[in-house]
Amino acid sequence: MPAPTPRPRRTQAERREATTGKLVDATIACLAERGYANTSVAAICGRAGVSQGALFRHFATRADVIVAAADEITRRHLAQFTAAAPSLRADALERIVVLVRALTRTDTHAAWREIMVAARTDPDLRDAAAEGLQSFERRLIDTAAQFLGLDPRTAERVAVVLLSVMHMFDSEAVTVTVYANERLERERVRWATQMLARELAVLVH
Amino acid sequence: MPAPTPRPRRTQAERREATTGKLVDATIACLAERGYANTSVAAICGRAGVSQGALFRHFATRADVIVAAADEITRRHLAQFTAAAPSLRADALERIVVLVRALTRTDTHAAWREIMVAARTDPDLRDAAAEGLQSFERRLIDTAAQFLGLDPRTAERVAVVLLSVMHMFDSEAVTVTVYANERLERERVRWATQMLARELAVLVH
DNA sequence: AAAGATAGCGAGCGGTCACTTTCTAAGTTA
DNA sequence: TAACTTAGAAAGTGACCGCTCGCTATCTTT
Repeated sequence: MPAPTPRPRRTQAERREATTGKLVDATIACLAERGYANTSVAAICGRAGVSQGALFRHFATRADVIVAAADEITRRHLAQFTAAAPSLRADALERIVVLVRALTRTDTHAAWREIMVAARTDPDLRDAAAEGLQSFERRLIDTAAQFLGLDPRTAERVAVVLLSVMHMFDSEAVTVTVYANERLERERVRWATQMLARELAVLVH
Repeated sequence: MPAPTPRPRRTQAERREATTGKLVDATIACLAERGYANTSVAAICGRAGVSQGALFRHFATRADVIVAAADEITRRHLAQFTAAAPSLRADALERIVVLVRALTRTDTHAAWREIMVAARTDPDLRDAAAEGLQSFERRLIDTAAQFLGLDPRTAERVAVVLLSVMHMFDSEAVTVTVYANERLERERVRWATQMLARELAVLVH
């Protein structure tokens, strides 16, 4: 008689990691497509294909799941930026600007924004979000220094500009989902590129 | 014998307007200090000092109250900007930048942001938010034209910059509540002022 | 293989959600 | 003043919320 189910035989650590991973992925997806208010424990578990009991074995509260998702998003953001870093060249600034904009329009970033906005009025989330934010800023400075060939001091000033541009696109991304204005968006890329070029010109010379 | 309660004797229209006004005010306050997810009907009514039955006499759904709040916020934003407009002068650009930043840090704007972010994943809110957004953009262009003494075409390009700066500060305002970085914020004002000056210089000549 | 620990399920908990219903108070019209 | 309409309070309604608990399944240790 054939074995009805070929048991995978995973270790407890593997099982744990698999389900927590599924839960975090589902949380990010829910935040992106349903928003913070509608990312209920039931929604997360439903999407992850896991019972609510399972969720509460690994996370003490719903907030803890969100925090875990925030950490994961930070990790992904950094990885994404690092992966794209080699294409950062001082003679292709528009590419950088468009890249930053594209980043702020991903589902992952939408989830991040949901958490950040919720963190404003939720002390528990605030601490977790602050940590991710700081590490992201630090890494961005490092990456800019490395790939644009700048000394640390100059890199920091360029990073301020990059972060500011990112802020601009972050906020733009929200309004774009509500009401798109292509001409305005195109103009904004042109403008940001120019600003970056001017800042670099001033700093490098 | 003295009258135990000096009846105000208001008309129905006055009564109606008074309570809807209280409800909208309370909604804005709740959004600002508790966030979208925690702005429940109970919270709104509690703050307004009105029963839930009263709320549902004037608004069909919770979403309708939020929409009314969004409309009111748009009105206030425009009024605030128009009031500040006389201080917009081409030789005091930093003042403009600081003004825009201050606007994005008000409670009213925080409430607006809560609605905008929620609108991303809520079709009902989206339409209402889009309307407010468009009228605000239009008015900003007009105001800029009027007070900076620009022709319509130039004014529109300056407005793009102003709106972009506003976007930057909008997003910054969120992160600031999570983790403040004064040096970075100061640098950002300096940078935005410079950008605005450059843009004006290019356009006016 | 026995005993213990960890993972996962699903029913069920009290509480809160948006919203409804019922009834009284206040203003309007005749 | 009587008949009618509108405003508001208060007590529901079922649905859903985050979370707990008792239990079985799977993995680990002995």
